[in-house]
Amino acid sequence: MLRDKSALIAMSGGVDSSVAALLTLEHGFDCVGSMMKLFSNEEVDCREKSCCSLTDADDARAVANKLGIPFYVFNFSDVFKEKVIHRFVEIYQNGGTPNPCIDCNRFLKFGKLLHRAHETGRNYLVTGHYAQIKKDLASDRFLLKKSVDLEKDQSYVLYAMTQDQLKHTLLPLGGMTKSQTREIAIDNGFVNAKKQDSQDICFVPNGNYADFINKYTGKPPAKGQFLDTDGSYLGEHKGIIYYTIGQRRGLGLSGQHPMYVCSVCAEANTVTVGTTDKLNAKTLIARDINLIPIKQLDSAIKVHAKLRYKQLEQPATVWQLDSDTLRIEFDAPQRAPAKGQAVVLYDGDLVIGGGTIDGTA
RNA sequence: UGGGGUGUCGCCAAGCGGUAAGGCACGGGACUUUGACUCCCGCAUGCGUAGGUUCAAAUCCUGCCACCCCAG
Repeated sequence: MLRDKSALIAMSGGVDSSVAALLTLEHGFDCVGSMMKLFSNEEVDCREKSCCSLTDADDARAVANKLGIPFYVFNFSDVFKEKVIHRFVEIYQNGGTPNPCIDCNRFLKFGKLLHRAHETGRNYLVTGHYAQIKKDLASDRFLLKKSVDLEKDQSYVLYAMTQDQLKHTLLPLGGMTKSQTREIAIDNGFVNAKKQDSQDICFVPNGNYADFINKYTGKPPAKGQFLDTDGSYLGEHKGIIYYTIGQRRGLGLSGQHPMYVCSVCAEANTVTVGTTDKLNAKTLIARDINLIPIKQLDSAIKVHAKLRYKQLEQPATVWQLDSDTLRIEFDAPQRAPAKGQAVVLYDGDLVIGGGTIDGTA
């Protein structure tokens, strides 16, 4: 049986989730702190900047102690390996560009961990994301909205949340700014009050994801051909996993103008490069979609869409093609949509939903 | 082997006697809970080589070397 005012706090060891824990406690919830163990130290060189490393666990535990709440570590490394790392590697090998943080949110935080909360009788999962969840009485659906602090808004990485997940999730920082969070952490003497924000992929040491993939697969990357947009040979590439659509640096190709990756073909093991004007696409197809305020789109709607985490939303029109496919046509061409990345749709500060980019049309 | 042309940073390329532009690539940083993009900073005491003329040469002169083209 789930108790109404009980929560499991997802703590990363960072400032945000620590303050989220404090605020939840102050709201009268019965709280338990937790951390997901996502990989072993032998597998990954944990480093300070990532979330969920060893020192982060110490920080999270220290904060939990300070708050006087229990703190548990759950070993989810098997699921993480299957749902995040394996997918990550596979998508790169297929010429796509994965977003492991979104997968981790979907399958681990709001999947495994939320389930664990329920298993232990707790009604809510609390995270330190900057976004807001609201119940819409008219439609009886839960809505996901941007955070008040638009600079820090993280709704992009939460677009895949289901109604059930939204119903059982609390985001105490959604109405706050990052600086307010920091202040609270400092005022409360949290050890991580001044810790820098996490960045890069947590399971990839030094930010070198390609090395990680090579080590994971145990195979050296297959070199192949760089082609220009006319199909002529320009040079040898290091292996398709090293490239993503729109990439400029690291190609080693010199020309009159900067060269960017225009497409990656896994079958032919080729990477096509061209000038920046070759990267624009107006229409794209998204699969594995999720819609939040509505069950399905019966007709085309106008939205504002983002192709990447830090991007101003762009006006677009969306059609639903089938139960799992959206067609998104932007008013103006967009630069470098990459297969595997997430496209997220907004109406003002409301998240309509999103999907995984499958290609351009 | 004759005749012509060219040799400036990894690539392209300014310079035309007054003390080495720029772009690309590369390196570093900022930004960032993915990958990218973007922005900022750095990047030839030396201009194929050896001499010479000049107060002063990548720039003029001479030899040599390399590469390219045309003839054989």
